Amino acid sequence: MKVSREQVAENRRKILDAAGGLFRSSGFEAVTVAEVMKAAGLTHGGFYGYFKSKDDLIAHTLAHVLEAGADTEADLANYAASYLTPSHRDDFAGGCPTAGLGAETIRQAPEARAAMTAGLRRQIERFSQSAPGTNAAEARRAAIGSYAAMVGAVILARLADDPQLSDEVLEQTHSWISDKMAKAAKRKI
Amino acid sequence: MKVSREQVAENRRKILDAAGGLFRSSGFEAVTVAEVMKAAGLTHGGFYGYFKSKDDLIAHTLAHVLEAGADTEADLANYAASYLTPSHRDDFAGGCPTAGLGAETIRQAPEARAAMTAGLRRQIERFSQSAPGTNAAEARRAAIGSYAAMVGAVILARLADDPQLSDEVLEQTHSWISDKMAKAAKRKI
DNA sequence: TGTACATCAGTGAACGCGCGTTCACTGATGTAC
DNA sequence: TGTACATCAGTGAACGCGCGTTCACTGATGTAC
Repeated sequence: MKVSREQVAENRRKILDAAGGLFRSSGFEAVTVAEVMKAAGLTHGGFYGYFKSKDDLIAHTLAHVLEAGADTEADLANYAASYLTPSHRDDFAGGCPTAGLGAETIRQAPEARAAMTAGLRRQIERFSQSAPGTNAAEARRAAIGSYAAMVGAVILARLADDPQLSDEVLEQTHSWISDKMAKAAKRKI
Repeated sequence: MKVSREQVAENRRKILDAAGGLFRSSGFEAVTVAEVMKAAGLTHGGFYGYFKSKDDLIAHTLAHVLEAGADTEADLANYAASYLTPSHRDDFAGGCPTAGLGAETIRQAPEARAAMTAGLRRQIERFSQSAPGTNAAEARRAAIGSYAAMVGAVILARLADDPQLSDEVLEQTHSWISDKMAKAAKRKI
């Protein structure tokens, strides 16, 4: 049955939200179109009224999820502190899409990679504002290095099947980054 | 037709080598059992004489590839210098299995994660030997932080569809790590 | 404002393809004598 | 050392399942008058 324009807009958002959580939890390939639609409260047949294909959904979902993360905590030190925690490590569905899906997106369609690249650029620019350093180039370097370490640490921590090693990776990466930032900040003063 | 014992051992090695390259190039799911066997010079039917299942192959391949990497360059600074290069970034088939497959392995069978965890532990211990720091705990922290940054940087660099941004991620992460290591080494003296 | 009808979002059955896995068969290996 | 036979690695056709995608149909929406 036909549905109102507002319902259509809401359904589209529901599909993207559902896909955002499911993809981060299980990866692009393991999630089926039918699962996404079911999680959005619809049946799978209607999917193609919203997206051209599953690949198209993937690209739109990444853009949707990355955009939602654009207006959260922007201070690098605070961001790192909450990023490198067991609770973020364990929050697949709601966690950082770059850590959760970045590696898999490398093999996705150009549109998906483009969405991720835009998100990466935004993060680097955001963090450059609050990163320590005596000049803009140094701050940008700290933003890039810290972000790479954060993303890598969460992936390694999720990979490790030993909880102790996993926690250690998060903690040590955090103090390693913090130590470096503190030194750079001191130098700045 | 039956084949000699030596041929069997060689075929097993060929299958693991082929799988190691293909999985790193395309990911576990995109590579088929038939493709792996063809790359090893065999037909797909014989696969189950070597491995219980595709999952079993994945776990053995990771162990195989990680073991092969265990006796390469062990000095942290040298390792980082060659790790954070465009040529390593572009070498999917022969590159670091942790950067290439780590994120995907999180969702694989426990045996696959166990192989990766063992590899991670080995890397941390290896790097701790040559990492700077006034004591063992500091060196281990530097080993963990640097490795996380390296893995994260290669993933981000592969993800970025803009070559300039991609190169920048590698270069800046390298100088950021190097700078930190140089300072820690100076402090040590 | 009310009514008639065209539009089109959503449904669920069905299609077709690809992939992991199985299996009957082949013929070289390697063992027993 | 040579021969006969049991073993078993490898082959390729076939199976079955799951998933992306299509399609004929339904019935609520929203427009034209």
